[in-house]
Amino acid sequence: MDAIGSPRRRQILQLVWGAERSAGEIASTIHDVSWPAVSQNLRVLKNSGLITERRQGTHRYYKADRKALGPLEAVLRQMWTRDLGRLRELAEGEAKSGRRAHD
Amino acid sequence: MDAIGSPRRRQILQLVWGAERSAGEIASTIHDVSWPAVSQNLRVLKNSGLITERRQGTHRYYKADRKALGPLEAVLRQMWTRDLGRLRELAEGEAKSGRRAHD
DNA sequence: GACTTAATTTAGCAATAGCTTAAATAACAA
DNA sequence: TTGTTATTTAAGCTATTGCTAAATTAAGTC
Repeated sequence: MDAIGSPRRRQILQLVWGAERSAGEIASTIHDVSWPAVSQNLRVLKNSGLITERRQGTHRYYKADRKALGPLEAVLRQMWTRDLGRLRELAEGEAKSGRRAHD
Repeated sequence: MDAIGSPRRRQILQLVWGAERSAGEIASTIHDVSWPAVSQNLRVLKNSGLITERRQGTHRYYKADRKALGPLEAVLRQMWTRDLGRLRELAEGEAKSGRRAHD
């Protein structure tokens, strides 16, 4: 449950939601955090059973285990679209009031 | 969202789920924590909009705002029944192996 | 006013979470 | 074997969390 409590982990879950992704892909998508930080969060997610790991060569591929997520799926989807909404509002406000946030 | 991340706050949510309860009722139901601790958790829940507060005289009554909880409701219900399950297992194990936990 | 009861706020503390950098492992290629 | 790439583990640091005890507010009673 604290697995989904962290914004970072929700972000990661979103990345491995639709498709399987390697640790490296995930880490290089995120930018504001180091590789090991991503790796650690992946471990938490894996240990709590919310994502699965598949090893192939030197790569490790992760993806969300939607079955295990159960009713959490609905919560996550809601949060993600809410985040999108916030981004949109932010962008609109910015356009209207001549730049402000986001620097 | 971290509102529901804390076991203590999930416990409180459960208490104010069906009926409105005063801060005092809640605090005296909980036992393993002080009054102020309960009060602080109530504040977190209130600030994140998951419970409502109604003042009447010196009392403050709280109850879960199920509308605001949205899809979280399903998650909470699942966790609560899972907790019950754990308690049951614990009790059975205890009965079988001649006392162990719970002291 | 002084007193009681209900509840919160404040200040401070210990435990934990999430991060960083540096070191280690693991699989493969030359 | 040595080297390279992909990723994790380890050690340590800071910010936050959840708590406690003590002080404070707020509403009502005598």
